[in-house]
This record gives sequence, C-alpha cells and structure tokens, in this order.
Amino acid sequence: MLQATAFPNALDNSSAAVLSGIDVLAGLDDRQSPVRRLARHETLFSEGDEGGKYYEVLEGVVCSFRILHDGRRQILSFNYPGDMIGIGHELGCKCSCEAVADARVRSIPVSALDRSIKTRPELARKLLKVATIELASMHDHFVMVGRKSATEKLASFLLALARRECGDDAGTATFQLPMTRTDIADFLGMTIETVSRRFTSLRKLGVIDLPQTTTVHVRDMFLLEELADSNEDDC
Amino acid sequence: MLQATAFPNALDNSSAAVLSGIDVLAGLDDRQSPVRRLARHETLFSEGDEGGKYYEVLEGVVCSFRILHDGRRQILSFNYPGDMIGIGHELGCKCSCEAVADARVRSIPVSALDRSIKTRPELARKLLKVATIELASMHDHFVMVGRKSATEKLASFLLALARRECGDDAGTATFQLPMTRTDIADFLGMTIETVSRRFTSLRKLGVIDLPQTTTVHVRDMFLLEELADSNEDDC
DNA sequence: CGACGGGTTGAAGTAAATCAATAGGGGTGG
DNA sequence: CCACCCCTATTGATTTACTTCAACCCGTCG
Repeated sequence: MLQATAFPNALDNSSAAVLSGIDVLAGLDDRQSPVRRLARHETLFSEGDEGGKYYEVLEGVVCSFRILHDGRRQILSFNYPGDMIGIGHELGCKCSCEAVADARVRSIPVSALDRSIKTRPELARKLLKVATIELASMHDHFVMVGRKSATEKLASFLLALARRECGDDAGTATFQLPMTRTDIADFLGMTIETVSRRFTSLRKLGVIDLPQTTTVHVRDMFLLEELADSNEDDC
Repeated sequence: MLQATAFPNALDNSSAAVLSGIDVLAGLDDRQSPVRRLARHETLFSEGDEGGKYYEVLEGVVCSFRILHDGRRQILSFNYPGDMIGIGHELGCKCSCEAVADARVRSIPVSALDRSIKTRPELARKLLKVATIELASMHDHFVMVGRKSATEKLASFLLALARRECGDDAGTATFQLPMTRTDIADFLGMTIETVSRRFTSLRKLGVIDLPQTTTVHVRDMFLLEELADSNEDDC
C-alpha cells in the first residue's frame, strides 16, 4: 500500500496511497483552509475562476473535467479522499471540478502554501512528488483513452478501482461505483450506451457481477487483468 | 510568449516558452550532466530502466511513449529543445523515450539535482512549475484524444505546432513536421491512414498547404481554429 | 536496378456512435 | 399505499466514422 508501483493501473488519485494531502498540508493554519460541503453535482470551481487555490478531498468523490463548446465533456480525473487538486491550475490549466458524490473539500490558498514553503522548503519537494504521481497515473489514463478498445477501457477502469479498494493481489473484489455511467463514459472517452453494453458483456463473461448498478463484484481478477490488456510490465 | 496562457493548445512542451530546462539546471556541475547524441529512432531510455535521471532536450525532437503488449503505441508527448523529461519517472511512470529526429540530449542524475535542491531550495519550486506546466498541457491532449473527431484532432495538433512556431496571433504560418505520420497517429490515437486522409481533406478545404510531406503551411489560422474546436475560452 | 521506408488512396469491414424505446429505482405527493 | 415523475440505466436497430486490408507511388540508398 505504500509504494506507487503497487498501483500501476491506479486512477489519477493514487497519490492518496503514497502521500496524502494531509501530509503536505500538515502544519498549515486551519483558519486558512476552510472546509466546504458539496452536494452531488455541485461545482467546486470552474474554468473561469482565478484558481489561486489548492484543494484536498476529505470525504466523497469529485472529478475535474473539461467541456468543449458543444457540450462534449472529458473527465480528467476522479479524486478520492486524500487527493490533492489544483496543482497546475495557476498556469493556464483550464478545467472545472464538481462533486460526483456528496463531498467535503478543504481549500488552501496557494499563497498560504507558498509562505509555508519559504519556511519549510521540503514542502515544495512533497508537492513535486504529488505532481509527479499525478503525471505518472495520467499516462495510464492516456494509453487507455487513446489506444484501447471499449472492453479494455472498462476493464482497466474497473481493475484500477478494484485495486484501490482491495489491494493488488486479491482474487476477487467488491466495491461501490460513486460515479454514474455518464461519468465513466466521459472519463474513458466513450458513450453511456457503450459503457452499459460493455458492463453487461463483462457480466455475461462471468468476470463481474452487478448486484446493483452501483455495486461491482469482480469474480475473477485475473481474467479482468487479461481483458484490461494490463500487461504494462512484460514489455 | 512569456505566459503559459498564451499557449492554450500547446503540445506537452510549452514549458520551453515559460521555463527552460536550462533555467532549472543552471549552476549544475557540467561533468554531472553529459550530453548524448541520438539518431532518429534511437532510444534514450526504455520502460525497464531504473530511471534515476532527468533529461533536457538541447536540439532535435524526442518523444515519450508507452507500448501495449501487442504493439499498440501511445505517444505521451513530443519534446522540443528546452523541454525537460523525466519528472515523474522515479515513481512508477513506465514509459520509453526515443528520438523523433536526430537530437542532442543532456542527462542529469536525479541525485545530483536533489543535492542542488538542498542548497538552493528554489530549484524544487521551479521543478514543480515545470511539472505543473506539463500537467496543464496534458489536459489539452486529453480532451483531444478522448473527445475529438479525427479532423478536430489533426487540426488541434497542427494549430499547436503553428502557434509554437509562429506565435498566437499570426494569420498564417509555415513550419516543419519533424515526426512521421505514424508518430502523429500514435500521438492522436488514430491510424496513419486516417491521419493521411485528414491531411488531404484539410488541404482540399484550403486550410493548409503541404509543399512537402514534412512542411505545413497554414493558409487560414482562423479556420484551423474553428476546425480544432479550440473554443477553450468561451465556456 | 531493386528494395525499403514512408506516404497516399481506394474498397470493404467493423466497432462504436446515434437514434429510439423500454425498464428500473427512488422520491414526492395525492 | 399507490401513482406518478424524474433520472439513470439497459437494450435494440441503424448509421457512420474510423479501421483494416490492399494496392500503388515516390524518393533514397545499398
């Protein structure tokens, strides 16, 4: 659980496992970091905002995304408790962020963190590490979106979630999907219909069960790995 | 030219415009940072390597990519002179890197840079800034790969290159393509045939000329922007 | 010269998108 | 408690954008 390499396929949130926001933000004045509650679909920030803030997810799940003028949406990352958001936003990263499930989020002004860095230089390195991890996990997402088939995309996605919940070496796993089919589609670069069809085909293959639409039970992790084309180690 | 926001559509290399590797690496002992010459297609590093190094492109163009077990390739970024590579590689980012055109690349052991950071803490912040910019430009790439049509993908790609060469506000632009159609295809997540077809359709639309296969002349930047669906500002 | 690597173009096939109908689930109000 | 609605998900039928397969061109190099 402590090594990034334990999550080769993790979502853009594996930073939690290695280095939580809490770790980076420890020692910051609490008055400078107010906590906000977000209901599902509520916006944390949008493209237009100045973006002088970092955020840490305390509870629930949020996602950051970009919208094209005709409404097409690409979700860039899902963020779970412990994840930091906002690194990169100072410099022209234009994206929005909203709650996927009810959430609690702490915000920290960049300026406050900058001041802290002056007195505790190791903070910058920790922040660098968080950015580094985000970058690394983004690469997985890239291969997934750019080069994988619909089945492989969904399998990779479920595999990453399963590993996040149940670790790497379990033979089966059960977990909740906080996001809707639409969210998954916009993360993987496909349509809800295709997502739905791939879910049922995975079910019919016996790889997963869907007791409810929001609950996934992976019956055969190994098969799921095969389908995910997750052979990211053998080459 | 000095603001990241001037390159909303830049490739994963806009860092050059804002903060060159030279800037970050200034003052490092030259003996610690040997320069290597790479011929086209020569490998700088591959997935298996330990990855204890940062690299700075001095000349030419390189690309980093990931390969799936059956040979499918996704190019993650093209890197031009001034760009830094290797941030994020310490922590489980498994990708390879090779020269797209003959190149000169300087390598710096992470350990050396780490030592420098001890004495000059502001280095960590500069590095953070580089990571930040890489992250931001990666988001553009994401929307492109995940949600755009073939024409929009190619238009976005050419637009980014045109802006890099000729700035933001020119009405026309001419530049070289150091990479092959295959490289472009693997960057945009499509096939060479589709890339080729979209090139000719852009040509027939009068948006671009192709005096040679490696030379692009953009006749109408505005139209190209339209086609790129680059309305990343109006929403 | 022939071979080879890149590029373009054409014809045919297909995975996924689109269009469209139906079903389920959770909450509200009559 | 049932009826209704709204939102989300599933499933089916059809279309299409892109891929795949294949031929061909062109410049370079041994």
